[in-house]
Amino acid sequence: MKNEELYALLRRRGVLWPSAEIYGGTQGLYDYGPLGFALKRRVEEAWAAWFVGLSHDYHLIEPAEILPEAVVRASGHLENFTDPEVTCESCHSVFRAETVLEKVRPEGVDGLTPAQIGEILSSNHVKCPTCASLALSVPRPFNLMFGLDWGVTGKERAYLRPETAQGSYLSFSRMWDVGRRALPLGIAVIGKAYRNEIAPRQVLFRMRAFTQAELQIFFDPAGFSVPFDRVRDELLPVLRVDRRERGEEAPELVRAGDLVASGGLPEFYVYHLVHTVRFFRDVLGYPADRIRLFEKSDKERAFYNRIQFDVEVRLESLSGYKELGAVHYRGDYDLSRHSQGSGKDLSVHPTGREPLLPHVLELTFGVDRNIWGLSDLHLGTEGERTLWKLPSYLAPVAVGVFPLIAKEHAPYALALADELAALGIPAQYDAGSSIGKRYARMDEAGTPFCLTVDGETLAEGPTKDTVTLRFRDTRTQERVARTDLAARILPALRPPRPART
RNA sequence: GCGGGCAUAGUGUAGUCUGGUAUCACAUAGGCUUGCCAAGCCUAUAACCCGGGUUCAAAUCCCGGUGCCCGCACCA
Repeated sequence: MKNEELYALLRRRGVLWPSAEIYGGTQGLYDYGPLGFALKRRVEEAWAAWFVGLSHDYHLIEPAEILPEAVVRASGHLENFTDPEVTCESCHSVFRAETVLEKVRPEGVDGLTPAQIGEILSSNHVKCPTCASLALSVPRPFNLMFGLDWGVTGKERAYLRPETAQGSYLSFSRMWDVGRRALPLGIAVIGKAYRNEIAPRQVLFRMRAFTQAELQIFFDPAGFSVPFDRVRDELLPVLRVDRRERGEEAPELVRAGDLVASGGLPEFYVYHLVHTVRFFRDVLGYPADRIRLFEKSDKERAFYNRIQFDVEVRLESLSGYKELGAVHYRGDYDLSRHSQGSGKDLSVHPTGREPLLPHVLELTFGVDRNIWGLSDLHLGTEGERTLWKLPSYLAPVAVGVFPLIAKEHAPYALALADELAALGIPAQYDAGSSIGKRYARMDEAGTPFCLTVDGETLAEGPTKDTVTLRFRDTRTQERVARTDLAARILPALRPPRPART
């Protein structure tokens, strides 16, 4: 489906819509409706079951969304998220100063004041790349973070966090103390991050407020032991820098073991690449041939990363590969910066070891982007039908409960729906219009199971207290006793967990 | 931010050039009928993105804004 078509369908079903819509909408902000909210919850639960489930020493926490200025100064976001921007007074195009000055000053503009950059612009007669006029302005700083007036005086500054990861780094020392004081230690956060994007686009892909799920694994740089033999033969769809430079866009399947043996990547890194690919493929159900691990070059990597592969998925609605997650080896950048910034020694002292500053492996996942991915890849038409083939444990509604004839079977069906809901099964009762339309509505919402109460359910005889159980993908039915329903349905609602070491 | 395109019920649309009661389908709600896969009939609800201007009269023409799409730029 095309972007607009898919978005229209999601709006119509109440999955999501523009924020402040009655005022004309707000660029880059979206609200989730009942289906979208439920789906998002389940995706977050599936993410946590999988990634936090990698170890007993990985834990979810909820740090604050607001960061004091000292934190973002230490993290590098104040400096590196701020790009001096120049505006062309003639055509009003906006450029990063660094881009415009690429030829006359290849070493970059770090450390220069706006006035100094302006001086370089005019003394070198730098022209506007768009209209070739000489009317480039003195640069002004543009920061992607939302700044806040903090406190009564309003003179102190604070920022909405541009990534959830910072809270994990700030909490590391406390987590070490309250935990088992062992490495690796994992800190996971699911929450909002905020960026003042210049041009929000493509609905859930570039938002100003979005949900990230991130796992920071703190480990001993001298050794992060993983059961690599278990994943050695797994094939990974990688697109490495050398092949990209030759113009290749398709990934090649490479054995995990070869990425280590001849690919120059550490075992612990490849091991987590495998688990990340398995999550996208086996848990979210994305087709394997649409997934690509895209290696970022020295220049493209974020300033803190040593190794970075983006997990990209090819989406029809956005006509190409889109980044839905990433695996970052951040080294000791974060803890060392926060050690310096705070004046606190963040190194740890494991039993029988010299003190050390842990390194960080970051597994990051864009929740909203994957809501879009799950819509793009699983929502579509089959003949006359529109159905959303979500994995059953992600479906917003697990089971639809209908009376075949509303007048006769409604009380029984209602009671059944309540009974299932009480067992923790998201059930929705529907007695409207015809039975066929109810099935169709549920197909479109991704509901994997439907139960229908009919005459046989109520009649004395062998079928008493049985209902039909209908499956979304095949439309086949079978008769199941009421008492067996929970046992049939509940296992399908549990998200997969990784095999632990 | 730049260039181009677009904006009409919940969704998709006709009407806009050439100003005059806003079309149709699906969806939604209710009724009759039917009773296991979007059936039929009847009824109801429901829209011209916002603001200004021109005009006796604006969905239609003009100006400004907002939002969306495509491309460029940007993208920790």
